[in-house]
Amino acid sequence: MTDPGKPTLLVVDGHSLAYRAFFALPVDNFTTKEGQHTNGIYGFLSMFVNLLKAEKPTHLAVAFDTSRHSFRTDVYTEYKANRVTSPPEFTGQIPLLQECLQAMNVTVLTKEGVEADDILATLAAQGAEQGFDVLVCSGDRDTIQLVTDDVTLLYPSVQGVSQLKRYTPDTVIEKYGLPPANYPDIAALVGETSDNLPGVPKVGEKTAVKWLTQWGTLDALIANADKVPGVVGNNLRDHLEDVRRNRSLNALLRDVELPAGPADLAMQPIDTQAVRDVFARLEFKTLLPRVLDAIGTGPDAAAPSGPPTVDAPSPVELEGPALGVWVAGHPGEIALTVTIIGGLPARIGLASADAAAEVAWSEPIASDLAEWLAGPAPKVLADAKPQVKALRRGGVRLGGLVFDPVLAGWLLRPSFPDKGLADLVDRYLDEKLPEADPTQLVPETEGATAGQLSWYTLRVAAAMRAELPATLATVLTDIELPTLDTLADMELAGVAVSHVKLSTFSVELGARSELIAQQAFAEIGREVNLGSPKQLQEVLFEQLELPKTRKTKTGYSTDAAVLADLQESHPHPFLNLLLEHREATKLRQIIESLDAAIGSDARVHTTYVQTGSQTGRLSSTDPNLQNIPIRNEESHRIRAAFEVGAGFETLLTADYSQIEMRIMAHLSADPGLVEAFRSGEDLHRFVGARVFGVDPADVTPAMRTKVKAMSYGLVYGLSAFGLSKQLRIDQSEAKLLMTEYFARFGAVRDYLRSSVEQARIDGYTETIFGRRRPFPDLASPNRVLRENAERAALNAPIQGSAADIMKIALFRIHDEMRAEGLASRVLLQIHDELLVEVAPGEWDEVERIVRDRMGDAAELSVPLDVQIGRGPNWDVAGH
DNA sequence: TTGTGAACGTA
DNA sequence: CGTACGTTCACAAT
Repeated sequence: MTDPGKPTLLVVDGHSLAYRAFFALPVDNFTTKEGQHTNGIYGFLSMFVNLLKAEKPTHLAVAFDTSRHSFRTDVYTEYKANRVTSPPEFTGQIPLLQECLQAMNVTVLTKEGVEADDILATLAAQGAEQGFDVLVCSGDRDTIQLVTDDVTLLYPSVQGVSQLKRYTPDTVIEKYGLPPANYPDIAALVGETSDNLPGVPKVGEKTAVKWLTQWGTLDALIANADKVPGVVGNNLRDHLEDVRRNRSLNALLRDVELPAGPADLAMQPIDTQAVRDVFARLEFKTLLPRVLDAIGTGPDAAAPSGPPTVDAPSPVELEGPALGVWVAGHPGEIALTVTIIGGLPARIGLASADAAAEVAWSEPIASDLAEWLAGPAPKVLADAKPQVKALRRGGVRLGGLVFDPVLAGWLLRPSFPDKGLADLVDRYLDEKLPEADPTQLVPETEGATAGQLSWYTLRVAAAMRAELPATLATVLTDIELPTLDTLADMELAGVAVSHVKLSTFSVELGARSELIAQQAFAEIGREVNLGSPKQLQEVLFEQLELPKTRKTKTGYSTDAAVLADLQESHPHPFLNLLLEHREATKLRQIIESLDAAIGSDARVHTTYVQTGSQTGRLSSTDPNLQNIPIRNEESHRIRAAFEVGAGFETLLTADYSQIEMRIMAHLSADPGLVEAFRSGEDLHRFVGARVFGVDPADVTPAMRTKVKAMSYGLVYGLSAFGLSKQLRIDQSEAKLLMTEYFARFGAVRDYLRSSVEQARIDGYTETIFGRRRPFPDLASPNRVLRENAERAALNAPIQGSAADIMKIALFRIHDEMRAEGLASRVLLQIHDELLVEVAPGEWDEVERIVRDRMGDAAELSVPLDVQIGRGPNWDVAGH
């Protein structure tokens, strides 16, 4: 056991242990949704955490090999040459493992030209010298030579990584009959097949130990080789060179120059936020508490993290006219926090760089407060939209919003948006936002007040602006902030939905689905839960003995595409009934939730999540109004329930036609595609004519369908396989279609290729307006992961540019209608469509604004075509 | 009670 | 083996 008085240095060979873990854990259970394998990482970390808990080291480092190349391969090219190259599924995990360790603030050491074990040997020697108890953890037997009274080896047993065997001088002597320092002599004689180092034939451990005991040292044995009797003696004499070479190669270096010595390796508290991020990415759910526990109990756990925290200034309470004085005394940017109770402002906290203030909200609002809020004085709010809405409900329209750290954080890292101020304080200031314990009715720890939150907001904003590239700052200022303001108005406005229409339809659908269910039960002679994929599998594949379909994680798929395929190959009435039942219940479900969302004002107010996508699109929740059905007959009745509200004249819908293909035409500058859009001809007819070499008038519906699928597929990175599946045609025919398509529109393919290549170089994609999306996986050795990233990277600039254009059009329409004093208002945005509520007498003006602002939102090399519809409800207004 | 996967709605 | 989302239900884990 280690001496409690001495510091303990633990040094670990990351490569060899992760490699063992890689083979010990089933890959199936350790693959992310994206396809990244994580078994080696998980296994290593799991063992590592146990090790830390058990050994409680005070100092710590993990070493990795840099490559297969080292000074040993320079000396002896055959060194380890027999090893199969590690599978790419493994090597791809190493950088991620190192990322985990860095997030855990564990020193990771690598050195060109030497192996991890040489680093271990050097640190072990230095550590012992400097009075540490040293623990070496490695899966390489050569490290046995490091064992001394001060150095203990922890070696994974054959059973698995979780079992570590302790090697002290005594255990080594017990096992090998010689002290640890002699182990390399034994190994040199016996040879090491795993390192491709042949030894003396017929000599095993027994003989080697006997010889070494007799002669004392390997040198003495070699010097007296002619005295060794028997066949093995002859073998020894024939292989002296091999033995010398083996001995020189299996000696670990103890004088590697390293950036850190043992004393520099004191355990550090972990970067919780960083660990959380990387674990989230790797989909490790149970590991975080274990890591926190293991490192949290370390001796340095109490050490302060990050720079010393400056206490937030105590806010002064302002009343009435005092606010004007305070604001005048603190020119420059002010951060603002509106606490909200029941949708209305309750308190307002303000902060400048060195002072904070708070003011209670009371009606009527003090005029200087209202004036300042509405005025152009620059303000910073974290997650501004709900606060802007509350103020608006309270009668104040906030002006001068210049920065929102939550939006900025999303622009920087769209894949992991920080949810709120607390996350941002953690990430960008490396401090903890004081938070009240939400589980306590009367919290023991005081949460930050509105004024203090503002103070943090201002500091976070300053830290983030330093990191925000100019292009993203422009996106924030010119697109996102104006959009935020518009979205606040749209959410407040809501959309009128007819409860009567919905509820009658719901009752109908309920009766219909019940009828269908009974028919379905009659077909199979029993009642099952048609909504349970598990029970359905039993019915389909066991009772009805239909052929097994596409595999899912939990069994076999029963989705609509599969059922349709089954119906074609093995017709059975149950299949169609099931599909009809699914359709009816799904529709009913949508209607029910929509109905439940109708507020006391007879309108539905969605919430747009501005940070809800990785491409720049909005998302919509509570309820999601961006996925209201439209494709089948019944769904028109749902859309018909979205009506023009009281006091308004009609609804207007406006949508961009083929905006993504137009962006493709613009970005690729493909002459054919550009001409297609400039000609004003129907796109798919035009493309079909080119691809099939016929007159536009002679393009058949089948031809049009094919090129349409192809065109849309392009934007998503479609393969010949996918195309053939969608069109239900031969894969060879799909391939031919693609060839023909690209023969006519080659610049499109060139653009798509070069755009992905550029992203591989830059590490991110960019939209026309400079919005970025990082793609680290484009460089991944994991093929599934890399190809997924390639398709997403291909799509991101196109979908993202479309989103940018729609946002610009949206807030310009909103702003212009307000500037013109119109009562009409935008209600919904559905990616490429807007729904506008038009006030009496304003149709012409509104139509002009919508058409113009959508049409000129971006200067592309092709026109932006806008389709407008009009009607008393969404179904009629849509087309 | 909470989390996850399958399924399915939209652009 | 086609991008981007959110919601619902059943089911398992807690």
